[in-house]
Amino acid sequence: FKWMEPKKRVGPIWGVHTGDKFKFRSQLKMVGLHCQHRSGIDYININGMNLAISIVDSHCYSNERKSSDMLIYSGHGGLGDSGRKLPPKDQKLERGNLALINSMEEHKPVRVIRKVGDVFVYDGLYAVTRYTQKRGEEGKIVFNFHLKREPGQPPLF
Amino acid sequence: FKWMEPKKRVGPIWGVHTGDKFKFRSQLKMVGLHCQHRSGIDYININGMNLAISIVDSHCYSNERKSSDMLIYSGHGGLGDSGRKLPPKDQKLERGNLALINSMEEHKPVRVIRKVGDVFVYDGLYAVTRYTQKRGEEGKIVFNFHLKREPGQPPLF
DNA sequence: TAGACGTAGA
DNA sequence: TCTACGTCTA
Repeated sequence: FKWMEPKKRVGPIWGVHTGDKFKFRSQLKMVGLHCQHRSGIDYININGMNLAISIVDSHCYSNERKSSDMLIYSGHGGLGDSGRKLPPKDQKLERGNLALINSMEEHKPVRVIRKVGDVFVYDGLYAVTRYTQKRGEEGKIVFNFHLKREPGQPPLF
Repeated sequence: FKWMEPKKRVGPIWGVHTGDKFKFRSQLKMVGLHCQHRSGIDYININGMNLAISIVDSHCYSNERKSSDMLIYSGHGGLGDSGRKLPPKDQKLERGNLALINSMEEHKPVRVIRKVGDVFVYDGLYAVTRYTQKRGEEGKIVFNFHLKREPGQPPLF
């Protein structure tokens, strides 16, 4: 009951194409698209620096879809678990949030998986262009990462 | 990615023996031992009455092990989720708790799975002999179900 | 829609 | 140990 773990890597995954659909997060991990069991931001450590490699957009935070190739993704932290019944907290510049900033500064692509209905769809490679910090509805700090879909990939719509 | 669902049933499961070990809750479901993803009490509806069919004892509540064939199992409810950070509440006589009482009154056996270390061990069939209601450490109502292992089953120790 | 004795990674 | 954009059943 233990399979070969795919090696985490930056960029495209061999054999996975934009538009490919997955029913469970565990399948994303199996093929190496996104190796976090529940967390929305996956990253690897390269030479002591954490680089984001993939994000899952399940619309659990208040992410916005500006246009077909722009995505605003909220950082993690601050929600609590399982239906956000815990008091909200400030998000912090740590772990996945920090890794996304590093990916931006190093100009490294991030794989994007979006939850559409009840399936996860691979949306291709994006670049983190900038991030903003503001206060959410409850007055807590929320980071918004702006991602732009890299050109030359098959459109999803 | 969808397998044949085993039919829920009362009593022993064909091919599963006391002492059989399982690593994940999902495996308990696959073989039909315990079909709840996370909940500790599984039950079926027979003629409008819910009957408990299996419990998983993960020692997350304060269950006591009186002797090798006696088990005290706390009812469900009242803890909150994921590390009990929510305020405790009274347990209620509903769902699984009610089903355990019905199993007692109908003299139906309940399968017991215990978490030992990091594996789940099938412990065999038990009878619910009685239940008590008291107030736990936080002053909230907790049900304790007393279960007695049915004789004639291979000892685990 | 909410509850539930889970899981794996950091 | 704690977190975490899950997943299932009722």
